[in-house]
Amino acid sequence: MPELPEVETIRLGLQKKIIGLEIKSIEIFNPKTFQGDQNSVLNAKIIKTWRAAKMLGIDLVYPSLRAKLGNLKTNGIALGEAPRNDVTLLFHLKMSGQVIYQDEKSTFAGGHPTLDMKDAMPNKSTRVEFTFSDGSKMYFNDQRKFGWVKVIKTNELDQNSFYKGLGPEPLDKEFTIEVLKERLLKHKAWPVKVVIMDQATIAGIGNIYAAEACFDAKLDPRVKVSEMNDNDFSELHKGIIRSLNDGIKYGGSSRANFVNAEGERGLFLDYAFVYGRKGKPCKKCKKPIEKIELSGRGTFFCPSCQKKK
DNA sequence: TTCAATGTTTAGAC
DNA sequence: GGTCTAAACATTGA
Repeated sequence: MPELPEVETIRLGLQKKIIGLEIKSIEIFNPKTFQGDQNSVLNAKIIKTWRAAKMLGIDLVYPSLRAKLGNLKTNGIALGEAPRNDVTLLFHLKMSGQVIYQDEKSTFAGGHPTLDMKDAMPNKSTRVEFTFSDGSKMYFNDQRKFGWVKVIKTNELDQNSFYKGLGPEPLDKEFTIEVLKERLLKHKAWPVKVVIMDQATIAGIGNIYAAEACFDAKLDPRVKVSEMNDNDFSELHKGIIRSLNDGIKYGGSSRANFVNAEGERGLFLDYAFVYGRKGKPCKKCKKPIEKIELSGRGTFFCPSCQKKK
């Protein structure tokens, strides 16, 4: 499902719509999808959205608490000492999750691509429905029920087991060639495609972008880290950033839909060089793209452009 | 009918 | 501990 670019596409779309709204009610259609106390986010106001790896976060605060903090400040008590009770909604879309926002004017949908994304909600895949203070709604859909929504205390995010183990964000400035090399060398015996998909090594890369990054770096996905030279690390670094940025630029591979803004569909898969193109001619050399299994995942590559060692 | 699907976790084997 | 494989989660559609 959604990898980094798809989740970022969702975040960018939601960001414009939901900042400042309060959550008025939550309906849970599948109990396993929603973890934590739903009551602790009711009437809370959305102040921020963020993304870490493939995880989406929505930070909320209680307006009444904010007001109290203001009073405390005027009484001369340092803001930093005031008790905080902010909450965060954490989303992980796993393989088939979608987030859909609807108000009276438009629908915005991102995540796993399905034809019914822009139809009336809730539908049979809807697991959680949020209703906001202005009457607009947000749906968490998930066909395979692998995904989840969690309520946590914002300051306890560090204790989230998935968040805790994440490697560096590949689109951060700090993600240099040296950082990439150092992270990868922790697993010298792993195939390059497998190691860059490991969330503890680098955050946010999944099966599509791993394949695209290997193509960009002209590396056979089976090449082991120990076989890579400095030029390979450099090319791979470029390839990772290029493919992720292209994904965001084209609205993600999951066909984000702004229904009332014609033509704004996620198109990344149209631009993909190898993913999902078994037997089709390589866009660079015209030789057919091959598909193999690597570490249990379907793996596409061009046997001519991508070099073995 | 069988298989594979944009993810993560866990268990077991060597 | 490192590495690899398989299975589990659950559903749908080719």
